Amino acid sequence: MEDIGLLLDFDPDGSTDFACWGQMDQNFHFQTQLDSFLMDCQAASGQLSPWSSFGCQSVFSDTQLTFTDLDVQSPGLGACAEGDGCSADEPLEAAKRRTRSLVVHQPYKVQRHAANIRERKRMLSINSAFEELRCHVPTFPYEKRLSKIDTLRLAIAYIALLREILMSGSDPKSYVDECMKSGYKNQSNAIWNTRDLTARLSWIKWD
DNA sequence: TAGGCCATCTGGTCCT
DNA sequence: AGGACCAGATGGCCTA
Repeated sequence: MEDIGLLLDFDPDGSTDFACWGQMDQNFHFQTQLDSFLMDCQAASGQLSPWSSFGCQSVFSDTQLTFTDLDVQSPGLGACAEGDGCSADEPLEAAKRRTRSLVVHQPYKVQRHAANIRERKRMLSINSAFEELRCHVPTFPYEKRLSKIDTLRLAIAYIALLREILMSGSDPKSYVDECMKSGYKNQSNAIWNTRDLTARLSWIKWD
């Protein structure tokens, strides 16, 4: 291996981006080695997300990308997939054409990997928003973690109930108590109905 | 073991 | 052009 560059970007939210560049030695199993490197870093610092070296992207121009060997050796990058025509006795010219083809397609792969990283970050931000929302919907103390869809549905029902309380102008606790006694007051199509909510709200300490 | 939930990858579309 | 957003596909994990 020679002239390999690796750039790590440790974000405050615990996620990590990284970029790599340079000439790969034929015997350099980049995917495996970078994976183990990241695992070591994670074990050492606890900072890295468990993302694999799929996040590898070049910071140099396309012409400097020489990931051909990496593609062949790294299952994760899938350049030599089944039925792709790879064979040990492949004619030299065919192999050269294949190599050229791989190099031509590298910019797409690099962009695709960068897009994957952005997508993972986007999903992480969505998930953190879900976590925040979970903290604001009433749940039983013993209730297991709400799924995303249940969190959304419960939040919708919760907002509807809060609106009802506001519209009624009555004391929130007595309104909830009344809901508990009288049963289903708001029979909407919502999965989470008033009884679900009021039962949960009964756990809340009203000041 | 089937079903639910989730993370991830991917390609398409929209937006800046 | 590049990034954000979205939805479909896929595979892993967990639970009843």
